[in-house]
Amino acid sequence: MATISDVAARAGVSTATVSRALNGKSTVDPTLAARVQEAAAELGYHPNGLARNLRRQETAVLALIISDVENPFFTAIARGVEDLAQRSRYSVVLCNSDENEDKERRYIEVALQERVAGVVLSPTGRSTNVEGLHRQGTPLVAVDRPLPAAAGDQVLVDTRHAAAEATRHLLDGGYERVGCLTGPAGVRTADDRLAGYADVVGEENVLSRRAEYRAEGARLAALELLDEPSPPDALLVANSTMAIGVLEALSARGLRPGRDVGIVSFDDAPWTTLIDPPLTVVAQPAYEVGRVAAQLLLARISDSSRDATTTTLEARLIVRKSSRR
Amino acid sequence: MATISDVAARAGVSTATVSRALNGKSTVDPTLAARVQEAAAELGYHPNGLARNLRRQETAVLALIISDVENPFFTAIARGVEDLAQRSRYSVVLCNSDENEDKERRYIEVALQERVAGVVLSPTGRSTNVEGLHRQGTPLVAVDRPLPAAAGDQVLVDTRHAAAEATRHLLDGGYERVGCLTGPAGVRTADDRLAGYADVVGEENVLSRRAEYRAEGARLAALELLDEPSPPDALLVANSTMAIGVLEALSARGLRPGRDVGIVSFDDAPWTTLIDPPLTVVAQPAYEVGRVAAQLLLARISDSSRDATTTTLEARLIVRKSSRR
DNA sequence: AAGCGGACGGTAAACGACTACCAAGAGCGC
DNA sequence: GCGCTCTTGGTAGTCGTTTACCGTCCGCTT
Repeated sequence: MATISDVAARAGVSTATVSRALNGKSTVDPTLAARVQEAAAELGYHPNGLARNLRRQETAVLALIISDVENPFFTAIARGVEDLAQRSRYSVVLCNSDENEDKERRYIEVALQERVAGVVLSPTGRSTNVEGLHRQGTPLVAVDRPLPAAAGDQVLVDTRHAAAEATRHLLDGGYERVGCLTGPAGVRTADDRLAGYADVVGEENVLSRRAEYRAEGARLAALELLDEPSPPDALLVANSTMAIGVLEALSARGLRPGRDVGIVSFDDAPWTTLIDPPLTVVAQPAYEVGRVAAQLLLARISDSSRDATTTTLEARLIVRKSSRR
Repeated sequence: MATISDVAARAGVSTATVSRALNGKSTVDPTLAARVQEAAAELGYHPNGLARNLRRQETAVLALIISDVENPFFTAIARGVEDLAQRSRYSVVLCNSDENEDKERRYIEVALQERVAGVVLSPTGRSTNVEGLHRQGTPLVAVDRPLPAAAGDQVLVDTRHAAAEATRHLLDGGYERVGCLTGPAGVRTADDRLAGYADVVGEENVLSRRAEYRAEGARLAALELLDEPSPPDALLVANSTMAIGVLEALSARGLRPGRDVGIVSFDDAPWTTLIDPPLTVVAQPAYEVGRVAAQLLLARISDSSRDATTTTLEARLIVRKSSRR
């Protein structure tokens, strides 16, 4: 593995000159610089990023820690972050915490140790500890879910409001007993969606179940609700992965979305228009969330004294047929 | 940002002792070790991974470079790689090359510079250059698509065979003019699926279109095929993202999957059972691909002299209703 | 011709951790 | 009391870069 000294030896110059030539710094005689370039190419020299970063005390890598790689919402965020970061020549590494606090902690630890330039994080919930990042002064932006103590910027979606709007839409459509299927307690988005729903139906009429943000848990929870003595005739579902489980449950009970049970789900997954009837959804601006988060992060990297901000983006109700009889 | 010397000063020992105490190496007096631990905790000390890796000449990070984060096939691979890597205490960073050779090259460069312990790569195609990795001796495993010159292990899916089987299935089901929608030329999986299809219908009967592995391109390509003078009455579609576009196209032309146009698609996405009729698919063992790739990579990291192997996994045809009249 | 300034490139000191080597002290047998 | 071994912990060198600092050389001005 060629080092800078190998290149220096081959080009007959000092390591300092090689470094300067390769980084286009300072003034190096053009012919010399060419000789260095050539020597580097011949040896297949790649500067050791570890050593470089150690010396420079900075890296051009951003870490993006998301809670589920298989959820389209988060992958859309990832694209947003990446598209923007690329423009400023930052690389993005994606870490999948899998809604698991241990993994999340481990990845934060890795980010810390590898001294990444900044972190975009969708906190898994309850006990996310960003103390370490804060201490090291690593810029941090939280997405989707707020951080307990505002340790940095946040980019959120006004999901409570959207949940309320969706619930009202179902009620307006003539459904009378609207239920809600949401994520685990302590996960802010799950709580908010439930709260928005409760805002509209009223505390005394709440009919809800919680499950992991996964299809299988949602299927079981939906079956429970449907088998109640007085089952709901409409459901608000907290994300598209859960919606899959819910639709399976409906099908198992021979119920048709829309006509028998009104359905509105969060997240406009690509398949929602393919099913019959097409799914009414609350579309979250995921890509935009990612873009804004990256923007804020880059801004904070170049000026760490900025005040922490919270950006709240609006979600949009897209009415299709699963919410009409 | 606390360094090892800060900890040493605080604990009243040398940096050597701190290092030993914190890494559980050698023999350090228990009381001393405790004092060191305490000092480290008080200062919120995190070892500088850059310096550590530089010295140790190794990192515990694997890079996984995939061609599309939004494709469930690749995210399933990611989970497979991650689950296995975690067990050996490796972290996985995901890089999204986005089917873009520039981005791919850039991420390989980053992997090289950051001296990751190994790379799992799904090559975007034609001109993927792994020369650098090879030169540095960075272990590499290719997944999904083979690498021109076998520069490392490979984990592939027998996709040509599966395409043939799917085509035969359509023919057996009474469809007479089967078409094929596949990915870009030069992308091995795209070519293989087309070849498997051609194996069965015969070169003279090939009716195919190519598009990016995306919904929109597939939609347009499908419309083209459907608007031909003698259109196909069945389609083999090369992945689930494209299937979305194809289904949209059918719907636009008022055609019903199965009855009017038989459909078999690659990849068993979670939504394929929700649509009406449920989609017949070729299920690829994506998670398994990831697991095996990680296994091979770890094996090669600990013993670089192993011979390069190629593992080919079988895909499985899951017959549902979109391939029956 | 002496003096001066600028351009260029080398020397060596960081960056922060790990570790080979060595020194000091304790415990022990003779 | 001497020398041996064994434990313990410090000193200093190393990983591969970048960069502050300095010396040299060249050409120009006066």
